[in-house]
Amino acid sequence: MGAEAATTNMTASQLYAALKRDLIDGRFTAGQKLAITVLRQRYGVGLSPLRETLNRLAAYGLLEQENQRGFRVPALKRAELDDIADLRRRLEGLALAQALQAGGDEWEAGLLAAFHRLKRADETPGQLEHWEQMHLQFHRHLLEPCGSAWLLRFIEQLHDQFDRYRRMAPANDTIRETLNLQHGQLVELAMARDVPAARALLEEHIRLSHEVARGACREDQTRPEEGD
Amino acid sequence: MGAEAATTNMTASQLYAALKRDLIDGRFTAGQKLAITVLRQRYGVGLSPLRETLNRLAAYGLLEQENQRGFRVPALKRAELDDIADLRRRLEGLALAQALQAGGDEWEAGLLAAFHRLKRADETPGQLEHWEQMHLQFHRHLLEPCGSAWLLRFIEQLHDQFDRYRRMAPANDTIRETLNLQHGQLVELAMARDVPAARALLEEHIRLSHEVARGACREDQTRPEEGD
DNA sequence: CCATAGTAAAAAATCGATTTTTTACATCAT
DNA sequence: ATGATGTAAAAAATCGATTTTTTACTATGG
Repeated sequence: MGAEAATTNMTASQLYAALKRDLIDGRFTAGQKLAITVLRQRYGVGLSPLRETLNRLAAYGLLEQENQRGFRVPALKRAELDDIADLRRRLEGLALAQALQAGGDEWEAGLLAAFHRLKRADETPGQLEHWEQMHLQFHRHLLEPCGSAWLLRFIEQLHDQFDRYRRMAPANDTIRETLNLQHGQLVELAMARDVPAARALLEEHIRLSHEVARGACREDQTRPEEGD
Repeated sequence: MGAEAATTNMTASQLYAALKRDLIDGRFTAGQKLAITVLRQRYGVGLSPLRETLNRLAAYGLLEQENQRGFRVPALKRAELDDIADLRRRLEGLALAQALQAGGDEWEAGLLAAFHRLKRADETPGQLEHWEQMHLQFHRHLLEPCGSAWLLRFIEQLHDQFDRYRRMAPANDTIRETLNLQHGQLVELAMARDVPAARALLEEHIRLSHEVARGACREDQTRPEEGD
């Protein structure tokens, strides 16, 4: 499977970041059981830091921890994606309204910069990983000054969950183009401090992404089976 | 400090529950650094399950994990309590509106039962731990059928955070009485499916609790100091 | 006298081995 | 032939010891 199997030793926080990204990127089969021994070799770490990382990721919601039966990659469930997307839409709507009221000059400057980097990444194909990073940073920056650390925390968590589906889904170039345009429009509405319009657009943006992400869900959704 | 230091061996999930409750109950000093060796003896467990539990609790937000410097009980910050309470109010408002639309007969029956148990606990002083449990179950049951597992998850998390402050705060019998009355009124409005009124009452309920919980915050809030 | 570098003690993190639990398989009884 | 029971292999969880990192103290130089 993976080509990222480095025997290089990693620190605990690096391991957490690496495993988290591999999960969101869909480098493990959904529903798959994770064999500790395999992971140990794959990431070149010992048991303790690995198990601690798995525990953290389970608490975060990117892994499922079964009683005394180890860890498992969560299955992709259409109903759960709908839940995640709906909630994400509502929470980001709240956060955006507050961000537009609270964001200052410094924030505007940063937003323009983040958008610029994202647009550059749009135009440069083949750099998927870089685009993903710029995209995440753009959305993060947009809501940053909303004033609620906990709201931002939950939004980030939902975003990670959502991305796991989105990145599993087949590409849709038509929608993708619209989504890219919306980023620019979001910047304009944000600078104009047009709360209702910006909020409506962001919610529409998430709805469209939701449509794309749905492609990750198999139609037959009645399988409590193993994934290996 | 603790009188719950049992040398009895515990399973990992029991340890998680015990440590979580001790944190929410305020049995550790806020801001305190947790010495692994001490915890090992206090709960009668080995290193691995203990460290895994600490990692989970840190991911959940009930502990802070510093780079290579172990774990620390988060300080009680007034600004954070305000954030938690405000967000809790908004999220529970959302959830209640949906729950009133979706809840069926079975839910109504369970709500009445949960309220009954809570009222019994109100009238029986000295059983603080039991009351806390009934109180949590009542609020949990109220929002249960809202239809969003992730929303419920976040609400639970905020509730735990909030309770850590509330249980540190000095008792306020006047407000406490009002809060108890509101539980009954909530049941009535919920059964009547009066969404706006129920929602307004629940939000007021949280606002009042917030006032009480504020008593946990020291007035001088400019101390990044050690706590031991 | 204060600051800085070095050193020793303490704490945290990691490792490899042991113990416990689960799962798969085969045997026996119905 | 099917289901239940016991056994062996595999996997997960836990333990105690080792290694690494941090912190507190001391001595030395400015």
